[in-house]
Amino acid sequence: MARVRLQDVAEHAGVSMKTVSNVVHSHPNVSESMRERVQRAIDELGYRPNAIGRRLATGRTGLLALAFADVRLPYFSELANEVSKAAAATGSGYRLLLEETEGTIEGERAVLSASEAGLVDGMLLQPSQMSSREIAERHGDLPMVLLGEGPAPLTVDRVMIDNVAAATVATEHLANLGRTRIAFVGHEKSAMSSTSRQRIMGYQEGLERRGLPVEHDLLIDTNAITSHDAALAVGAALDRGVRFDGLVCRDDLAAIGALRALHERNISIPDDVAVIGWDNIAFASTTFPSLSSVAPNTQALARVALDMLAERIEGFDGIGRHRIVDFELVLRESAPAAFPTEEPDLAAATVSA
Amino acid sequence: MARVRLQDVAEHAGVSMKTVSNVVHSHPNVSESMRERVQRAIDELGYRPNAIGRRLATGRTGLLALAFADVRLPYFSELANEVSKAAAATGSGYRLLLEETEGTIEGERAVLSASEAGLVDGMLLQPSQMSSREIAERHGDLPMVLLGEGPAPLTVDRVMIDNVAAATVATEHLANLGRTRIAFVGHEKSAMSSTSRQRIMGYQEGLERRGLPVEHDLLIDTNAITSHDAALAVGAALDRGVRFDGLVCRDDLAAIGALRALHERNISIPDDVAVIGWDNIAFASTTFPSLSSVAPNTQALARVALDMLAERIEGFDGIGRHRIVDFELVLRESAPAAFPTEEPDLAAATVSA
DNA sequence: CGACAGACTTCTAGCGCTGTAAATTCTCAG
DNA sequence: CTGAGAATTTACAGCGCTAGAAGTCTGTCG
Repeated sequence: MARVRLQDVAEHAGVSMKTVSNVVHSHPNVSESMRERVQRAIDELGYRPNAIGRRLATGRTGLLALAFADVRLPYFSELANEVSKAAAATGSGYRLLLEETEGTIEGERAVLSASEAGLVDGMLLQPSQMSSREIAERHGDLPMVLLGEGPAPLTVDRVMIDNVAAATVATEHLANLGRTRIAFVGHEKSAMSSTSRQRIMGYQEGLERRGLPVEHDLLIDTNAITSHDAALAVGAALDRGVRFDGLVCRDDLAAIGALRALHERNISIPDDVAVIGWDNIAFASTTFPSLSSVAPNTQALARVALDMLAERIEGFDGIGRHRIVDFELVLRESAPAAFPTEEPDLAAATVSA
Repeated sequence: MARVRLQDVAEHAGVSMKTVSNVVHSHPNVSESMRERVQRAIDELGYRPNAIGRRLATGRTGLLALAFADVRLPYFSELANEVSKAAAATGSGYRLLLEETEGTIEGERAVLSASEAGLVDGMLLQPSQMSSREIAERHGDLPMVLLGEGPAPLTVDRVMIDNVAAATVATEHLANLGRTRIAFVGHEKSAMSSTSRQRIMGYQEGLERRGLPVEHDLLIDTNAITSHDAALAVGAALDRGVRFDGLVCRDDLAAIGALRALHERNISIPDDVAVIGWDNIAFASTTFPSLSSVAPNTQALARVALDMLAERIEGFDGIGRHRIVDFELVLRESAPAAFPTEEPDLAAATVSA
């Protein structure tokens, strides 16, 4: 069964290709009778337009690349889902090509140069290793929007949440719960990402505002961004005598690992140690105890990013715009509300765009 | 900065387009001096071949679609990662277009017809709602391989693990641990998937082999495939007096939800209730207690599926081949080894292809 | 009755690249 | 120095589709 082409339909209907094309695109200036006749031919032959041919003629593929470190990280898979929903909602007909960089600089380079091949109309990239300069140089004229708090040249658009503010809010919430020795867990042992850096800055800011101790011992790093490594790291810290009563985690993975390490040692959560995660992944509500977590507004993030990307694709060529979307501290069992009345405000803490 | 085209390079080097094309593709029959001259022109102009033009000329896009219900389900995101690694390993240069069907029939139809647009060379689909007949009718001549134990027409290739056997192994393992009231949790309340159906069949088979009670009360269904819904369902079952000492879960999500429900009620795991999940997702090792789980060999699954798909793309046109890949029961704290000596065998229980 | 809008259709170039076939150049024996 | 055959290179026709120019056919009005 060979593919049906536009020309086949045209011949079948006894009209020109352009007329068929006009019908396919619901162009004006096509008489009703003609439209019907062509449509019948389309249906009879089961014609489906070939995307490649169209792309070559129009210069658009209808594909957007979404590139990040690893789909297996729940934050990214949830983000991918959100972006794909947002793309569908705009009705622009864009589809997503997911690319993984593995969080390495080679991976990020590969993704950038592959996308230059003209397969995609634009790209959403969450970088972590590349320098701003390299991003600026490499992306060429591919419409692009950066996601997250990684490196971002001033010439390129980006969307993120205010990580420093969010970490401060999380840390102060633990202080509100009366915690005085608050640790941070989950930053990379080597090659710390800017994500970790900003969250640690916010954590320190929170401690300082409340006059709490800032100690190197209270920074628990991990080999990799997995709950498994976090469990090992927190366990090792506890075993070597590090004591804390509050834990700000770089992400929910680290938090889940921490829960495991605490459980193993019969440390009660939140009574002995209160824990706050980050990303508010789906599992956060079913861990035991359930996880309080910083919840970036990924829906807004996806929408804003797509809007900016659409403008770039339309030809907008101004300086890079840097947008901040809001976040929320979702309170659950691992670090519950501190004061019934005051809490609602904190829970909805937002930093607006 | 307008794109550099093949023709620009040809003019710059003073040769024909075809010669440039030959150099780009490292074709034989290009003299060394010519190769150098052209390469210099390519470098000077910074030429990058345009994928779309090539696709139109060759009929291949280098893109494969991987379609399943939802990236947010860890099994699928881990599968996507595995497939993308396997694709990279073959060196075929294929990239993945991820598509979500949302587990609905409309979603599956949309994915099938969208992929007909010629954007992808082939498709890996994990169907759950469509009938075999509809799959057979709709996929047209798009090379396709089905994943998983859903519907599959005899005319189309598919890869899966033996779900019935695996569920039997899991159930019998609980019996080996001395459990006598073993429940099953996690199948959909309405529109039960063939995945759930087969796992329940295997569960029943296991019970019958050991002469254990098969009761409708011991089938705990959920509204949706999320750990949250599973926690509610298991909690509700416990609260209405259903008693069990072993739990076979449709997937790790259900298992994680079950852990939560049991914890909330101070039921000890595995002493009071032993739990076995399914899929062996990354979190299985850091839940508390860690989860025993049926681990499909997704690496083999990805490899076999890609191999078959590659053959189809090459033009193979035989009858559908149905392949079985192996699985393993990974034992952790939630349902540990029963007999130190006997267990290794069971742990590596496999049903080979 | 003829000229002329206005409405609709057809024509005709490409988009960037590749495969085939034809043309050219090169090699080397005779 | 010539011609056959091999080795390279070029010409050219699309792949399937779109968009703008150009053509055709109404119906209307002077």
